[in-house]
Amino acid sequence: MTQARDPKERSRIERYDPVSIEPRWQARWEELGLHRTDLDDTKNRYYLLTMYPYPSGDIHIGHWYIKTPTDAIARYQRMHGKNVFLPIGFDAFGLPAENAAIKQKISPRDWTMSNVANMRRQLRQMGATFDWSSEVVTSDPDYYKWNQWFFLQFLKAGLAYRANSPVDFCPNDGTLAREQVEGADRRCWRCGAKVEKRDLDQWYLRVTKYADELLDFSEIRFPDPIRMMQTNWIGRSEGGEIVFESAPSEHHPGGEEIRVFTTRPDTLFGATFMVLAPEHQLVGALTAPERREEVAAYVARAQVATEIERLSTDREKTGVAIGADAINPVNGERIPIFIADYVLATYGTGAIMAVPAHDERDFAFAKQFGLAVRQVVAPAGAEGEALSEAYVAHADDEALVNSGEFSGLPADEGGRRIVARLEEQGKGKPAVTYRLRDWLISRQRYWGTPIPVIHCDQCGIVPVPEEDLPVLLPDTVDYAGVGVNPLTRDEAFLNVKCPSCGGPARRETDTMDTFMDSSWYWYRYLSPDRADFPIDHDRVETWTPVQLYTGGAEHAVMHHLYGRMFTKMIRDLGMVRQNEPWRRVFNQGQILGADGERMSKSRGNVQDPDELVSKYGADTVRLFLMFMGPWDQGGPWSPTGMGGVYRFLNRVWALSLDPHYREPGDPDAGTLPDGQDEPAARAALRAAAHRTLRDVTADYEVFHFNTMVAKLMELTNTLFRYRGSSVAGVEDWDEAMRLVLLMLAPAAPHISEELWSRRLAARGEAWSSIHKETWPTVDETAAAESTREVPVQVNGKVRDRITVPADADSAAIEAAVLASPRIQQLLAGRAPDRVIHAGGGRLVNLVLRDG
RNA sequence: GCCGGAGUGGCGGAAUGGCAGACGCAGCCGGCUUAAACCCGGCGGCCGAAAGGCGUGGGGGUUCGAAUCCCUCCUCCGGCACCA
Repeated sequence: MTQARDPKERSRIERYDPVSIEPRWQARWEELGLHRTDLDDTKNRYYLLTMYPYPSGDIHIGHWYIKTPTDAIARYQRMHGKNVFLPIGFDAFGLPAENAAIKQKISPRDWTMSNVANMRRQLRQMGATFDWSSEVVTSDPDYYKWNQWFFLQFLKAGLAYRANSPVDFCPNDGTLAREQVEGADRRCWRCGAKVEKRDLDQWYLRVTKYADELLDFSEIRFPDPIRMMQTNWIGRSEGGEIVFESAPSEHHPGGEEIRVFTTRPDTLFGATFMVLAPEHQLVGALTAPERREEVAAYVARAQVATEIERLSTDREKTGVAIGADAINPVNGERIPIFIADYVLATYGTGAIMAVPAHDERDFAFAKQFGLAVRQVVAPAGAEGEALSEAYVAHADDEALVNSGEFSGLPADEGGRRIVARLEEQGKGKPAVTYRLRDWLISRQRYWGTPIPVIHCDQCGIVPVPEEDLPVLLPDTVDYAGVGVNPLTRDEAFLNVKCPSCGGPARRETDTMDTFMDSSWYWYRYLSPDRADFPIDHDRVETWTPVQLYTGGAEHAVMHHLYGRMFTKMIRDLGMVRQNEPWRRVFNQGQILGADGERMSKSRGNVQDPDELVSKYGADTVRLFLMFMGPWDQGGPWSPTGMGGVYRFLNRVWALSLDPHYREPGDPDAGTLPDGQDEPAARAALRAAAHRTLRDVTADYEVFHFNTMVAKLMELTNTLFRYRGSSVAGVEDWDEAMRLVLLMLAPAAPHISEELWSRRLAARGEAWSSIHKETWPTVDETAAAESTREVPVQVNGKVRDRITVPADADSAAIEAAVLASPRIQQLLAGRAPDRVIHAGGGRLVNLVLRDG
């Protein structure tokens, strides 16, 4: 039998050398077309999408953290007979290319494409099963042509429009969509610069049309936090729109309608003044002559203030009276009108009825300006007391007070009745307001999709005819520096004949928000070469909605919302039938630098995966990323523990290639652990393997990769205890090893392929890839235990453990418990007052009253 | 301030009403080695000599039984920023 070996024999098995194994298998898989998906085979299709990277230059560990578990899912599903499509591409337009071009004096295209080339190489190192034949690069005219085409369809359908309005403007990046302005101090999401306001003519997509529909998540499975964030972002508020009229005065005839939106129509009797946004259209018409100067000064100041700083939300309220009154439609009362910058022009109607008794902001303003506070909602018994702060709470017993004929009604009902009354009189109606804005897509940048319109002095704005698409982005342009769009000075690009009148005209120089590109790329993946249409209708019908979309949570209210909007828009154009682009979105956590900060080159905390791969191999890096914690959690990068995963793979290697090995001098060589006999040892091996298979399968299903790896380690540790024993290498051992390799295959595809091929060779069987194997099924009989340990509690504290046959019923367990000497001692002759059998005999709790 | 998530050994984490700390890292002990590394085996929450007691951010509650459910407070992370 096996015996201690000479130390020299340690090297008798080949060392695990991932660096030589991995590229070999990667080449082989590619050669065999193992990852090429037949898109016309529509059986068992599984569209697995992972966010395409921005070609910043290098793949970093964060990309691996998203993509390698995604690949494990792809491989796992293939082993279940699924026809998995896992495409990849590059989000290749955007500002960094332009900045690099200015700095390094190379063209954004060259910079981008050389990065793409490097990242393709790095992505291949992962050993991921990307189908490169469907690759999409958004800066290719073949791709962005279709952005332009979609834009023209939206224009025709009235879903795209041009408007002059104050827009958020970054000195570096130009126009930003509302979502791209971050934080209280309003900084650019990309460069962090302070965002200003500018009045500009810009292109919008009418996505507010979908506000209500976007709140319906029934056809898409998002993580809860993302759903909440989108819901908040859309910001639906229900209430009423109420029409006040301006009161007649010596300088003004009155009768001008001023509409306000309120979520609290029940407080209408408490309106003691009105506030307009400084930008409100009626400010000019309503302001009394003697107030004009002060009002104009405030309006000017407010403009500057919004441009410069609105840091604090609890700063002092400012505003000025405009010397006019409004008439409260419910009681005919005259209330003074103010302008103040705490009322936003962009929300609701840009005007509010101010109810200081029931709104904190109005209360602060009233205090500041000595205005009346009239309470109109009060909990029972609390009427008439002076308020030291706004009463905004909701009590069950509250009712309207000081509200004319509505007094005494519960607040909710009172509010509804007030709106109903006003509606009869044509002075109000129920209304809904959203925080969501239309999507502003114009960018004053070069490296993006040119917006396909032409400005003609005679004909105005003329869409580029579809047959003239794409409007090509000129490759040779002259950069003046940051903040200047070189297209505005490119005469060859600018000058064009008007498609309508043939006269001289100029091209639009704005390009599209790159979120346009990323809002439909998964449709293009299905037919990247199709020249006559953006998407292949039949394939889109059969392959989408995407089954699972993996990527970062940082896109919760941008990409994830735009993608949904875009699908709804093209659905309304009849191009797709589904309501949502993806069935399920999974957001993995973010890997931070070792310092806990976001990884970035400027902070110098970026982890380069190439370095790790050359040291440990891709399999170890993949497995480590899955093992370090729950996938949706992320966390600061720390390579501590990488060695443990590498050790684990080495142990799998050793077990697989040399089951009989024993340490020199090991006195246990050839013997079985725990005094087991051989049949018991064989059964234990099979049981361990099949229980692990059961658990690992469940973990793969729900993406619990960290525990999946832990359980494989456990099984490996068990096998190691039998290594060199009399059951090493027997049939049951061999079956366990087979299962280990199959379970490992999705996560660590190279080593499992290598060991699989050696295993086949050793058995004299012809080679075939482990990745074409079928996922094994659990043998429940083998997995079943013959005996079971039952913890015994007394009053909830574990006092003993007893071993019973696996099929023991409660009565048998109870008898065994009461027979235990330890328990008898604790009971001291008493009978338990209650015996709890928990979880189908998993645990017994004896309850004794009064100690 | 509002919305959401989280808080468990020295560290990453496991357990989602039933044995707290699986698995791994770091550490300690032993084996192998001339030696070290590698490798192999073992120990490992805290207090205590032991019996035992205490222990999942703090406090309270529900339950035979709570890391897990409820209330409340604290801390950290993400999102929003006067949204009427």
